[in-house]
Amino acid sequence: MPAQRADARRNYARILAVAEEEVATHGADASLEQIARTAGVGSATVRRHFPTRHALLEAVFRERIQALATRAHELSEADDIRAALLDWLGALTVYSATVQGLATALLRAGELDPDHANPCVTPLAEAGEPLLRRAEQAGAVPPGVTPVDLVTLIAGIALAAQHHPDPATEATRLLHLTVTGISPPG
Amino acid sequence: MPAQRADARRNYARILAVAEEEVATHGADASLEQIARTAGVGSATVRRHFPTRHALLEAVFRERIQALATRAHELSEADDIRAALLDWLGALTVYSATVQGLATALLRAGELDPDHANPCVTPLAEAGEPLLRRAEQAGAVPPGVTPVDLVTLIAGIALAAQHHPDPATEATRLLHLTVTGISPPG
DNA sequence: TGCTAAGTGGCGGGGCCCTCCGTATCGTAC
DNA sequence: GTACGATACGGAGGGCCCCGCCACTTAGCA
Repeated sequence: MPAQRADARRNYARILAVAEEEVATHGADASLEQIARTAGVGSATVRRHFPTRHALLEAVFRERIQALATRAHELSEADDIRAALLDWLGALTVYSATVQGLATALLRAGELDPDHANPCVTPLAEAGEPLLRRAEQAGAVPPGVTPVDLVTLIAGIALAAQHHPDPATEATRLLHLTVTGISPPG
Repeated sequence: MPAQRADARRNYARILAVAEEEVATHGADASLEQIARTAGVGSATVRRHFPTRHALLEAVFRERIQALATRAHELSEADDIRAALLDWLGALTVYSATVQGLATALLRAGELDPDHANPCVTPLAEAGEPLLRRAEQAGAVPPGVTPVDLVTLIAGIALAAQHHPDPATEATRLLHLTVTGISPPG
């Protein structure tokens, strides 16, 4: 017996497809009602499949987050570990700044369920961990930095660049600034 | 003749006072209707005095922004210009992370009136300019950094730290990271 | 004290989010 | 092929919010 009925699965897919477009257009604040309307289902059905807005966003971004995680794993074995880390951070930045709503999803942690970790950040942080650790061991990164720090920081940068006419390049500029440091000591 | 009638001025003050509390509690998304209700005026009156939400936020934060600007002017004549800059950035960070809605107000530029500069950022950027310029001349800051960059970056950091249990210290930590650099060259 | 324009606020329209509950549909067992 | 039970659906209704309109009140000048 299927865990889900066939029509439920179909609706899930329809809703997700519509949500992707809608989020791409209107960002993380896209109207759930509008998504339901376009998908031709009742708004209750949307809420049934995605109990919270964040759950929907997570599903929408899952593939892209997975892609970034894969990238991190590949890069973690590169020769030049610093270049690899910067490469990954750059990709993360461009994604966050380009894909509407991603940065918001990364930051808006489980605001009301604080015990439950943000399911968008976690895979990224875990994937980036080896990369960061190797960089740290190579002395390319100051000690005490966590993967979550990096993801959080970059999401913040992306959000800050959101309003800019060209978010991706603006975010990349700001990233470059924080990589080299605003005012490195000594 | 007064540019405004006395009662209008009174209402303005009442609304602003209520808005300060309401924004302090609920952040930048505070309900304008709720503010109107608490202030004992119609919602139309709120909109008349503050045509946009951003206008209201600007008024709410004006004094604090002014204080930060003053601080920047004082610090711009300090002996240790790097310490002075970092001092200011730290203060800016703590404010942005602590005062509910400030970071949002700093980032949400004139989203619909792109020609008009963000009236929250501008005074800060102008005030920070001499400070930053001196720091740059002293070699404490890489060239090409603008005051707006700094304010934007810090607002982003504050927003990123928003969800954290202790936003101020988390934001300060992240600031420290971007000041020293994630992975400074050389 | 009257007049005029500045100022007010209630009302209605449009949305959105969320929940409840009667109903339709799927998948199975017969 | 049919009948049944669990699963899933979606419309209706309540609550809240933003926004614009327009008849009414009131402050301040003559």
